[in-house]
Amino acid sequence: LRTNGSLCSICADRATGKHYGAASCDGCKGFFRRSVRKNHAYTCRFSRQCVVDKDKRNQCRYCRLKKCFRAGMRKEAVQNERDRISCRREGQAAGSLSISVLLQAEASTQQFSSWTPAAHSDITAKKIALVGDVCESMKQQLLLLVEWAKRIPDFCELPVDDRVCLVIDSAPHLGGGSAYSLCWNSHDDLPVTGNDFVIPVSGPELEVSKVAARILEELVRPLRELDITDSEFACLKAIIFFAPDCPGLESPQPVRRVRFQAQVLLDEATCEQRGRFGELLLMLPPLQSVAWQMVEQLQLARLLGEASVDSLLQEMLLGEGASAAATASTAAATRASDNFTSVILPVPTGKFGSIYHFNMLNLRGAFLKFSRQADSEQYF
Amino acid sequence: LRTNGSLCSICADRATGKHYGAASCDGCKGFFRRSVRKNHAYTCRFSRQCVVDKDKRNQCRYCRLKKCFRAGMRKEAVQNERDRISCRREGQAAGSLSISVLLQAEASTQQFSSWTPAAHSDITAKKIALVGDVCESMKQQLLLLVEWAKRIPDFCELPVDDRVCLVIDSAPHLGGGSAYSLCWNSHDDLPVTGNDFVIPVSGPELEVSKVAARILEELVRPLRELDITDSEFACLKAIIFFAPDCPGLESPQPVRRVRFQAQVLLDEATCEQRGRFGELLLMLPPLQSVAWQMVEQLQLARLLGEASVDSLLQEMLLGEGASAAATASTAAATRASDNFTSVILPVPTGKFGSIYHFNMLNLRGAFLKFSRQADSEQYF
DNA sequence: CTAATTAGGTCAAAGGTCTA
DNA sequence: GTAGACCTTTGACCTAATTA
Repeated sequence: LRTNGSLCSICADRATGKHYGAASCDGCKGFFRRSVRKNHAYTCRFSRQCVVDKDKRNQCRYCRLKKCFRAGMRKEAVQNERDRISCRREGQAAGSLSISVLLQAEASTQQFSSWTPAAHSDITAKKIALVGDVCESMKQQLLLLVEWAKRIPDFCELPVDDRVCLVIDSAPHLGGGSAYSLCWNSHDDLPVTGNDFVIPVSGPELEVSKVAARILEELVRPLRELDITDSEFACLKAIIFFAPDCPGLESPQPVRRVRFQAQVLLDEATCEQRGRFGELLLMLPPLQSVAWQMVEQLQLARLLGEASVDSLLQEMLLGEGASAAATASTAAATRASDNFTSVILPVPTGKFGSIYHFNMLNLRGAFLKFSRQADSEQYF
Repeated sequence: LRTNGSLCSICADRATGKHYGAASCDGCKGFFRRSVRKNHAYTCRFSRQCVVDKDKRNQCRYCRLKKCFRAGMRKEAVQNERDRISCRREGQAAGSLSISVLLQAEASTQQFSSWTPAAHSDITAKKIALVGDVCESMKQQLLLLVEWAKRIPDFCELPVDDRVCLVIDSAPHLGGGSAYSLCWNSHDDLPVTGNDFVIPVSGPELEVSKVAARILEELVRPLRELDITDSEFACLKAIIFFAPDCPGLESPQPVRRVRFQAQVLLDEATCEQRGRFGELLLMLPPLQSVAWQMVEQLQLARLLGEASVDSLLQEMLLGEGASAAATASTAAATRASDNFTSVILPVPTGKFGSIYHFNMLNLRGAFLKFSRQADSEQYF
């Protein structure tokens, strides 16, 4: 009667209006208020994936509260005193970085991707990835990463050299299909690259399979168990990307500030679920580790001549000078990215030394050189 | 009080209100709920005409339940089981790990250390560390690490092989003077090893100095800026140590639980200071990175013959077989640790392969082998 | 000014706990 | 394992403050 037919977005019972930011029933409304007021820390007796519906909503308070937050309820909307029913307006956060900026950046680069979640269903149709395919995926992801970064105002305000540094440094973690995107795309039991190959745990290439096993065990599984949300993922990506310790950074301080912002946003996005924020941040060390192993394996594969690492990627990831085939293959890379609003230009040939940078990212030199070309600034 | 003089319509005891559709006492209320929930089918031993009153209500369940229904109780009014309310259970489920346990573990291993903060004042008196000195420091720290771990009950409850795994895996991060202990001991502008050497930023050994610079820039400085407390440091150490992704772990789940505990303790230790918890956890990736570089440099130094890496440490950190000098040097190591309640026994000689484990920790093999000696279990 | 919303509050009757 | 005295949580229903 009082509700125009809408359902509670938490338990699908009849909603009595919007409460604390989400259409909900009186039960969930009261539950949320009590939980926030008493600062309750529930624990799930199962695996934090309980079904929350009208019948079962009282069976797990942890999962019910989690769903309240995910449905959009904000704890700030719960007022403490009776006469504080004022200020009902929407308050905007202080910093320029916000969840919505990050979500939009994610969304608008998703459209460039040829791969869509809907096409995800048929695993058997996918080809098995060899080292070369992984490299190809990494290259594609790297182009997307630039697009993504450009949609974040704080990124655009950085010095151009630092922008380049950040993209390059985070390539193995984010742009590389290696870790981040693999987590995102993968099935429970099979890593899938951005270009729709699967990496089998027991495949023809032993070393690749080893990485696949680590991805599943150390990254995909914990993230599935946490059941990470889009917002959380977006924040995590920003935290990884804005790395103040990134080598070669001119002014790390602005980067540190942005990461701080992102980190606080993640904390808020986890909605007070006990321990969740920490568990999400603790994904970073294994992510870093797996990303490095990935790069290691590519290097190894290159040495053994098992794979034809694309020259552009080789230049970028391994810090080697472009080979004779560079011109042709980078031209292809440029073609392949015609539908991007910007491309990463072919890197000028040249040796960048063979010093083994510990972050395993000698690509910096290549990109820094690239970025100093006057006409390239428009791309960043 | 709450019952306005009405009687239980089943047994005529004092009613505590309407329950399931009938005015009833707590006894009949509970009896009805249990009966319906468990779907009990009682039988009457007499002629199904038993008297049900306050005194005799427990003499025939069949007749009591029948009277409940006749009084108007409806089984539809009995709901599904709900979540647990109890908070007493959380007291023990919260685990034995606490701030005080961690602080005590820290304190009681500090006493073994020859180095004391008070002796810290005169930097100029300290010797400049060469690679060999760094190794010596790492060895000492590793012994301390075992002592530290043994004072944490959760550690002692783990399978012996997993205990060994954890010590070895975290050696470069914690036991190794490389990162953690260096941060702790160091001045603002000069890293100091556990054995009281300084690592100069511009010293005779270029590679060592590079690491020193990273330690200062990426670890010491941020930690100074945060002005980390003892409690926070203790938690951070535990978080690093209890690494569920540690390779070779038999049962990662208990380790993950302990790390969760430690992580939540750190959150509490930061006392609600906005962003502080996150900033502290974000120290882990650079810590990991620096630790790896440290191990890398040791390996490099060994290859170049610049340093005489102690055989025990070599065995443990680089995964190489003990050299000819092993017996002598491990004997020295044992002597040096006479005042520990346990020592790490000399590792039996043997090759452990030269496969480059990505975590840069081939030591696992060495320690696992060690741990399988029956008489060695007492040391863990 | 009134209606629509959505804060806050109440308390009967669900639930669970725990000793005997 | 059950019984039942005792405590907590739920949610339907209420009032009140703000806003269109």
